[in-house]
Amino acid sequence: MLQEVSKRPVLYRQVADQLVDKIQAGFWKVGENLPSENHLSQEFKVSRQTVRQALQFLQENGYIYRHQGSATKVISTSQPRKFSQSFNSLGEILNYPRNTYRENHTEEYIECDEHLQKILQAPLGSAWYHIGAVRLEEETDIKLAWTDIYILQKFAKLTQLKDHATEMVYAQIEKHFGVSIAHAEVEISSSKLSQQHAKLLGVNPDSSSLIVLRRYFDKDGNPFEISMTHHPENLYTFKMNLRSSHQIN
Amino acid sequence: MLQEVSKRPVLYRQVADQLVDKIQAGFWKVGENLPSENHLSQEFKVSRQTVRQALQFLQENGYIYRHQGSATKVISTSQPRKFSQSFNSLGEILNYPRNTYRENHTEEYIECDEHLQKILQAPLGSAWYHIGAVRLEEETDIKLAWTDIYILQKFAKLTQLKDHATEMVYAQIEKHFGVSIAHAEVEISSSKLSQQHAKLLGVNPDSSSLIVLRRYFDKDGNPFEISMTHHPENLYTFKMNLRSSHQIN
DNA sequence: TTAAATAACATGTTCGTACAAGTAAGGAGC
DNA sequence: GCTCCTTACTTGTACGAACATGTTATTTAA
Repeated sequence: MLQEVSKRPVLYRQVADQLVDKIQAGFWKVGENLPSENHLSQEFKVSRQTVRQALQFLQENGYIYRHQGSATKVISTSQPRKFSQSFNSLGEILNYPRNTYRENHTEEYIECDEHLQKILQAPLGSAWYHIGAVRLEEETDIKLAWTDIYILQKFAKLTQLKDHATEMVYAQIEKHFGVSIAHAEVEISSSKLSQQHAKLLGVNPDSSSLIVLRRYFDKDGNPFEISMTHHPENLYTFKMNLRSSHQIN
Repeated sequence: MLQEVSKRPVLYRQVADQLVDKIQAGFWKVGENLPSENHLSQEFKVSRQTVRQALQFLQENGYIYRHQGSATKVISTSQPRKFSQSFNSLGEILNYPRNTYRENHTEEYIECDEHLQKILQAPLGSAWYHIGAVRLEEETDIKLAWTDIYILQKFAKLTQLKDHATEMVYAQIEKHFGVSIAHAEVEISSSKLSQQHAKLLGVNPDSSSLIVLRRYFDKDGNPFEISMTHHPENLYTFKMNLRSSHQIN
C-alpha cells in the first residue's frame, strides 16, 4: 500500500514523503496544525515512533514547528534548497557538510605575492602550498563548488594522507601537526563566477557566485590555512538558526 | 548516580553531557571512534534508545560523525571554536552596521500570495505591510543595498515613528509592541541583481548580488518580520570573527 | 466577571525487543 | 600475494508500551 505511493526503502521516509506531498499540495496550509502523532499513526498504520521519525525529518527540513504540549504546525511549504548548510553555533561555520568530498585538481608551491596577499593576509614572499579542488556531493557527484585552499608550505605533505579528500584540512593540520585554531574569520561575499571556474563546475559562465572565505589563525595570530570557496548561484545557501535559549551551559 | 554528575532533567541529555565532557577532555580524541551504542548503553546503564538520543544530540552539534555500519567517529572537540552561544554575538548577525540608514521608497499593505510565501513562510492570505527601502551609508550617501521588509500589518504604524529610518525594525517592534524574538533565521545566498533593483541602486544590471534573508519569530514560532536585502557585488561582505575564548565566563 | 483548579490532549522521554542493512576484518581458495 | 566470501560487529529501522511534561480549553470557586 505504502509501496505504491513511494519506493523509499524505509517506512518513516515513505510517511515523511507523503506528509510533504500533502503540505505542498496545500492539504495542510501554512499556519495550520497537523493531526496528532497518534492520529497519524493510525492513519498510516505505523507505530507512533515511525511517525515521530517522519515528523523529525519534516522538522529538520523546515516544514513544521513542534513544541511539547502543542500541536505540530506547518510553517513552510517550500522545498528547501538541496545544499544548504545550517548552523546552530557559529563554530559550525568552519565546517563543510559531511556528505561531500574534494577532488584536487591542482597542487603547487607558491609564494605570497601582492594579489594573493589580499586573500591570505600573510607576509609578502611567504611560502604556501596551493590546492585547487572541486567539492562534490558524495552520492550524486554533483559539483557543488570550487575551492582554493592555501596552507603553509610545511603542511604540504598532508595531501598524501588517506582521508585527505574527505576531512577538513584544518582538522588534518590540527591532528598531524598539533596546530590548533585560536581564531578564525569567515567572510561571505558575492561576485560573478570566473570563466575558468564556470567551466570547471559546468555552469553558465555568466552566473553569479557565493564566495566564502575562511581564514584560520594559530595562537600567535598567524594564518596557517585560508580557503576560498566559490558556490555557483542558487546551488548553495548559508543558513543560520539563532535561538535565544539563554542557558545552554 | 547520574544525577550527581549533571542536574539535567532528561536522561539522554545527562548522557550527552558526559560524552561531550569526555570528548573535550581528550578521552576520545578527534579521529578516534566512540564505543558502540550497546557498549555505552551498558556503561551508562540506560537503554540503547537513550544512548542513540544522546548521540543524535552530539551529531547535531557537530561532535561526531555517524553512518550505518561503521563506528561513531569523533570529528570535533568543539571546545575552542564553540565561541559559544553568547546571544550578544549571535545577535549581532541580526543587525546592520550603525552608520547606515534606510530611505523608504514604497510602503503598502499586501497579502501573502504564493510567491511571497516562499519568502515569508507565512499563511496564504495573511496580512502584511511591505516596506521597500534603499539602505545608504550615512556620510557618503552611497547606496549599499535594497531591502524588502515585511512586517505584520498590525505593526504598520511603526513607519511613522521618529527614529524609524535608523533603527532596526525588529528592535522597534520589540520596543513598542513587546514582541520579542524567540528564534531567528539568517539565510545567505547569491543571485543576479534584478533589472529593477540594479536601476534603483544605480549599478550595472548584470552584476551579481549577495542576498541576506532574515526571519524573526516570536515564541509561538510565528514570523513577525522578514527582511530580504540585496547587496550589489563587492559592496558588502558578511564577516564573522570566531575567537577561541577559552574560559571568559 | 475573573482567577484558579482541573481535565483532556499534545509532544517528549524511556524502557523493551527484534530485525535490517552497511562495514570491516579474518579466513578460504586460488 | 591476491581476491572473494563469510562472519561478526555497528548503526539504522520498526514495533509496542508506559509514563513525564507542557499546553489549552473547560470547569469551578472566589
